[in-house]
Amino acid sequence: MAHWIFKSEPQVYSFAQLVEERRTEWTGIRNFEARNSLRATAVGDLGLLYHSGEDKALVGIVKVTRGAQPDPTANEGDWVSIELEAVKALDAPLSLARLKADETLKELMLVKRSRLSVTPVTPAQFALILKAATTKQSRSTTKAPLLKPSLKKQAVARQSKPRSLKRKRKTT
DNA sequence: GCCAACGTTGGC
DNA sequence: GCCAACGTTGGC
Repeated sequence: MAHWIFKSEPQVYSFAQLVEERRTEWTGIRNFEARNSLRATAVGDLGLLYHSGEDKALVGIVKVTRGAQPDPTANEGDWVSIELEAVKALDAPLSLARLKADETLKELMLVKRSRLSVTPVTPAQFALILKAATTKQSRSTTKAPLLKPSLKKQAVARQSKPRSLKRKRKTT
């Protein structure tokens, strides 16, 4: 099984939103390398959602529930989208700082190429991330909500808007 | 607010 | 086809 990290600004599309919707069409990827990764995904692959910007942390586990098909939001060009499903939030978000502090995880393509919106993850890295996000140390802060209340509000307020993921990703 | 990275565009 | 200019993104 292959593993992936999908990147999104939480203000645009958050893990909380994915949990609400349960599944979503991951559209708007307009970068060849990221697109090739989308093509390489397979149904059942597990991945992670990373919140860029304010959060800068891995926040949840996702699953690929449908492979690449032509991106319905692309007017022209050879672009694809996949379907993602929320699996579960990480007990504790894994911050970029913590990723960078780890000898193995600092090698993540997410860290090295922060602008790439879809990046592969090795099995070892994936296992390490899950472990780091569920250690007892992490659990001590488990009571804290995964997302700030303000973020949740934003997510709800955003629902009336069209999925701006596309807008946001137009150039990525 | 600034800078680095990097993709895209346009002139040649 | 090259490359300078420019725009976008993400992190600090």
